[in-house]
Amino acid sequence: MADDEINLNGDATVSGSSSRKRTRIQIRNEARIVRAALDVFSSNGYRGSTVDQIADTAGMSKANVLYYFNTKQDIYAAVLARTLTIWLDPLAELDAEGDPIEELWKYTQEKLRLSRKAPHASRLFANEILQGAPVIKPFLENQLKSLVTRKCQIIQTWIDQGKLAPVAPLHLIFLIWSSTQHYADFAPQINALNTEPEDVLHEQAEQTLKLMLTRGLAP
Amino acid sequence: MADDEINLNGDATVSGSSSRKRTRIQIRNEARIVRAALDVFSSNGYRGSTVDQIADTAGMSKANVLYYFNTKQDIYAAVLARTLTIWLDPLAELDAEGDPIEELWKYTQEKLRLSRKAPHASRLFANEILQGAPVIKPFLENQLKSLVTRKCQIIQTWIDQGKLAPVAPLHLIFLIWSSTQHYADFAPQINALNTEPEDVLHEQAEQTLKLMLTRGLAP
DNA sequence: GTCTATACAATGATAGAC
DNA sequence: GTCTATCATTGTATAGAC
Repeated sequence: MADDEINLNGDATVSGSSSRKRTRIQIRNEARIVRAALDVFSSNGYRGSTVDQIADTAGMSKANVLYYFNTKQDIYAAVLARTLTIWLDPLAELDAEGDPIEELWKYTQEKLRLSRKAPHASRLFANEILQGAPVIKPFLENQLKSLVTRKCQIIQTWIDQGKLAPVAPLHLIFLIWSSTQHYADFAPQINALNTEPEDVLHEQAEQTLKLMLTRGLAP
Repeated sequence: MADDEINLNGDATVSGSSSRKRTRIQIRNEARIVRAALDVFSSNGYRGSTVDQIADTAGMSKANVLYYFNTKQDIYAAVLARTLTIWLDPLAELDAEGDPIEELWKYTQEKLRLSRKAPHASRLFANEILQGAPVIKPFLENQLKSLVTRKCQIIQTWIDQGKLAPVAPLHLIFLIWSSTQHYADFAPQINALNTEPEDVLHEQAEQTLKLMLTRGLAP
């Protein structure tokens, strides 16, 4: 397990304790498999994906893929673990010392940027959670819950200081998550309804979210 | 095909033209299968679901299920078609003559209510769209697009009349869809993070959305 | 480390008795 | 209309040659 990988069990294990030294070729091929698996799992979900598809996408044989990861489950867990980092990082940046509305808008903007830059990651989680979050439930209940609780306290403090409209902090976070991830998760629907060019679409999205957020949150 | 069912091809076909007369028992069993299929497909997606699971849930044998619907695809299409109606109706209610913010809030409230009352339907679509909307793409590009375009014009008129903040109408609709459906689609995540009782949770959701919408949209 | 071949289970769909 | 039995296919995983 790589050092920057998230522990899906929620336990406090020593990072890298069980992994032997890996050769360059191993590192390269595992990375290729994980990249391919992100592609496949994010569009088809866990059960809808086959090891064959992943192997094809990675340009390897099925048997070879299963040499690096013993089971399909293992591949899936690896992809989730490595992608969770991207998803978690921006919220951690929310700074209690900064200007409240500015901080929240910066966070929203970053999530919007991620939805555009890493839509696969977004869809991977959407799929996982839609199926009941069987693999990442421990992560949600431990690491994510702990982080979100801390950030909710910051937001609540801002509200108590009269710097922010009296929203429910947790639901404000849900609103930011949903409205930004929507652009990745529901892309086919958005493309069916939108007539503007790509860049205009995203400009309008950003402008509308900014307007709604800044006005809605003003004390 | 039932009369209140949505045509997934987007063509203008004569309703019921190809269906023979159905006996009571047929109607009852088809309904049972569709209800069971909604359960199964919405939690596992199309490929993740098996005809066996559907048969079990419906309390029938697999062979008997496949007597009523020849293929798994047919079951899926039937469930989607019957559920789309629920999803479409509320937007159609948006009234150009009413008070803009009140109308938009009523619509949001109705969507929130649906997310709570019919979370399966929400997840069924989320799954379908995540996989690229293979079945309902024609519907999105025709019926839905036509409806959304009309409603966007109403919203734009409101803005032009100075009754509403200058948002991009399409993106306002996306915001309403995403923030309300989130409570159905991401339920496992919400349950992992929320500590309040069910009814408090939904009260807070409604209160926060109302505050953000009404303040955000005020001209 | 990588490939071919294959075992074994799950699943969609059909045939035919009742 | 409903059931049991069965087939064909696909998909996960392993064995063993190279």
